Order: sequence, then C-alpha cells, then structure tokens
Amino acid sequence: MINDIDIDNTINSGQVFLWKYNLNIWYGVNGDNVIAIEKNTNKISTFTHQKYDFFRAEDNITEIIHNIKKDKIIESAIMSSPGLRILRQDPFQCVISFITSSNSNIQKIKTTLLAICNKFGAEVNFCGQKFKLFPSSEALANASMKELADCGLGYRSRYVKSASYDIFNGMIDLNKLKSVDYHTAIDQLTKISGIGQKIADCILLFSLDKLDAFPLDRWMIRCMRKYYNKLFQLDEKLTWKKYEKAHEDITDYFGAYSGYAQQFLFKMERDIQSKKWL
DNA sequence: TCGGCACCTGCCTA
DNA sequence: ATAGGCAGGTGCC
Repeated sequence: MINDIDIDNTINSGQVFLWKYNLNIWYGVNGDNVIAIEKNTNKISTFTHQKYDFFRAEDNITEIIHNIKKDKIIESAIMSSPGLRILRQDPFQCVISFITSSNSNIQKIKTTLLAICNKFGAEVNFCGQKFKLFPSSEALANASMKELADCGLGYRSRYVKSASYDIFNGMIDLNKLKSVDYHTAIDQLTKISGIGQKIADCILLFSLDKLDAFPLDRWMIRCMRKYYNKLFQLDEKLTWKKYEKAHEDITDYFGAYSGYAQQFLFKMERDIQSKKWL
C-alpha cells in the first residue's frame, strides 16, 4: 500500500531523474503526465488524472522482501532503505533516460533530460507551477542532430534519434514487451542502437514490469564482487556472454523479484560511498 | 566470441 | 579558482 512507501528513498535511488522537491512535495515528469506526491502523507495528485500505479503500490512488498531476503548482506540493504520501491515509469521516457545515462553521471543525466524537455516538451500548468512534459517519440525522431547535441547528449544524440525513430515507426513496440518474457524483451531492446545489456535491464525493470531484470552496471559489479565473491564470479568488465551468465546465476539466487534486490543493493552501495542523488 | 579503444561534455575533485 | 580526469556503457575493429 502507498503508505508503506518511502518517497525520498525511492526517488533517490537512481531510477528517475526528472524529479524535484519543493515545500514538502516531490514533483516528477512521467511521459505526458506530471505526478505530485506529498512527503509523509504520500498523497498523490497527477496532471492527467489517469489511473496508473507509478509507485507500484500494489506490489506485495511483504512477499517480495520475504522472497529476496537470502542472506545478511541483502537483509542489511533492505533494512537501510525502508520503503524503497521499484517504479513503473513511462517506457519511452525510460528508454531515452537510460540511453542518456551511458558513460555519464546522475547530475549530468538530469541536466540533459531537463534540456530535452525544455526544448521539445509541451508546457503545462500543474499545482500552480509550470512543467515541461517529456517529448513524444515523434518529436525526438524529427529532431535535428544539432538540437539534440545542444541538450548535452554528445555522441548519444544519434542513439536518441534512431531509438525514437524505431519506436515511433513501430519497429519496436514497447508496450508489447510488457507481455513477453525477459529474454524475448531483452533481445528486442538490444537491437536498438545505444542500448546494450545493462541499459536494457534498466528499461525492463523500471518501465516494463520485468522484476527479474538485474542491471549490472559498474556499481553493481563492484558490489557483487565485494559481498558475493564466494557465490558468483564476475570480472570488472563483463563480455556479452559473461553478463548473461552472471545475470542468470544472480537471478537464480534472488528469484523472481531479483530487480528489487538489485535496487536495495545499489542504493546501499551508493549511500555508503556518499554519492549524490537528485 | 574476446579484448581494446574511442567517445561528448558537464561535474567533481585535487 | 581552475585544469584534468572521470562518469550507472556501447559500438566497432
């Protein structure tokens, strides 16, 4: 239920970038919607009023935690971020967000995504404030390389443009990926230029309901090597095959909700290293 | 397959 | 304060 969710822990766990905090309320852009949630009361209001469980309040968190709690390490990760949830984001925004995230950092990702919204997104009024919505795939597919580069995308500009085009013209149907299994979905997503295994895992976990996705980024690889070197052997740098193998071993261990385990561990490790969030 | 390397550029740190 | 290295990877050879 919604009151079990800790908004600070959830927003500040590296899943989303277009959120800001003001006067006890968190505001976030999600596709063509803006979501406001009051801290402490967790009272939600949205721009479009559409019914959409963004915070995954309907997840049976008790069962999920019971499932993933396999050892002392994950147990302490769960304890240190109570109320942390996986979010259910707008798929297209999620795709662009994580293409943008490659070889970058949270602060810069946020700056770049804000620039993209400012340049291409529709302006709306909500809660007495102005917001820029996330642009459509059509808008970004038609953007010029210079316009995209001006947002700070750098060499990722062409990835954003071609991914937007692939999605706009229907070559990739993101919503359809919600109803296929993990492997089918990851095969489809990694066809998109600029999306490798790690970014595909993020998209699957954060927007396409694949709770068994376990993104293995630099931080998670470091984390698994630090705490789980007895259980899994993974190199600093993973080849395609080694990523697949590690992912399989890890999800065999943590189970169907491995993605939640990943999020707790990721959050814990970044907090230990005092890394900044939003 | 695997390993090595280039890559935009804003942010952070020494 | 300011220059230089680095950052939640990926594609290409």
